[in-house]
Amino acid sequence: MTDLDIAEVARRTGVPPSTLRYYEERGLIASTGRRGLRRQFDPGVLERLGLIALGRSAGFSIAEMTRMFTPLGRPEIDRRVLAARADEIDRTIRELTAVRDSLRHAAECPAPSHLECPTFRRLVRTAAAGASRAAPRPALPRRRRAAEAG
Amino acid sequence: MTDLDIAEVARRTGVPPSTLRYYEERGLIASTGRRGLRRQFDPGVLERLGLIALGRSAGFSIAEMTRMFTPLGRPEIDRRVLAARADEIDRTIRELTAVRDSLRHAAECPAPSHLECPTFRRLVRTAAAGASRAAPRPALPRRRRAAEAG
DNA sequence: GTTTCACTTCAAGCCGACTTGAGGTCAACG
DNA sequence: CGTTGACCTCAAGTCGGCTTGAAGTGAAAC
Repeated sequence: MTDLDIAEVARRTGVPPSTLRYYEERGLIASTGRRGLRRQFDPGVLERLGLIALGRSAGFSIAEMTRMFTPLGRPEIDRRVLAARADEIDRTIRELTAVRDSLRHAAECPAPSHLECPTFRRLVRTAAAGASRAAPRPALPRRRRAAEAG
Repeated sequence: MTDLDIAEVARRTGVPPSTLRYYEERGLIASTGRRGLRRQFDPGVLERLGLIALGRSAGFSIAEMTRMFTPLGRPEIDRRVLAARADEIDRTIRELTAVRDSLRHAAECPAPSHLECPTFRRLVRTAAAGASRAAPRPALPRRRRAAEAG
């Protein structure tokens, strides 16, 4: 048997065992069995975890990915869903570009206080409008501590 | 007095009263007083809330913004902090661009299953590497229900 | 055969940014 | 002067994605 121990999977992917157990519990990955207590995984889980990482980066929730992945491990994903998410990411990129530009402007603007700068005031008003018009969401992810990967 | 009632501020900004109270509690905004029970705000709070919206979009936490804003309402923000955040957003944009391209590819790739497509496999491996190398963070914000703004 | 110790389960905790609910108050309207 | 109802406070709840802690187990090393 070429199966991998959970510790080995963790080591090779950088995904902590607790997360692997959590993913299994949520139905995102499946273990092939146990050696004693320890979960064993098919090596294909490595690629699957890569896919999951990609999905997470794309903003899919665990629940969504569970739905997208068929039970048998072959993700037969609706291509329209992917295209729609790509479009959504495009929109986010545009928003972030605007925010970045605001920040750069604020960083470089010579006005003594930012609020005295007409350009910045306009940018702020735009942000406010966007915030109330669309959704009160943080356009950027929470920043976390980096995980030291193996 | 030209002060605005909390309800008026909520109406004009789309920020719910509960959030305004929360912001005040966290020291992000200050009310000028009360009319009876009701908080009154200087009209300047509108611009400040715009600034807060911009900051949130830029990924600053409430705590960070509280630190950035001086007590007197004039955000005297360290320009290096802004520039650094702009750079960080730039990095996020590049990540998201890669993810978006992966999704588009997956949406258009004719391979019967995505994992049979070499290009996609490569992209997935990249995502996995990125995920373990940097931080296991969702590169995209949680999507929430939109707030119907006034 | 005993110890070791990484794994196991299960429930609970954490984080951030708010929201919600219960119970209270007070300006204004009639 | 009484009712109304939007505000108030404070504590607790929500959401997602995990992590953590206590208590248990079993394969492997000695």
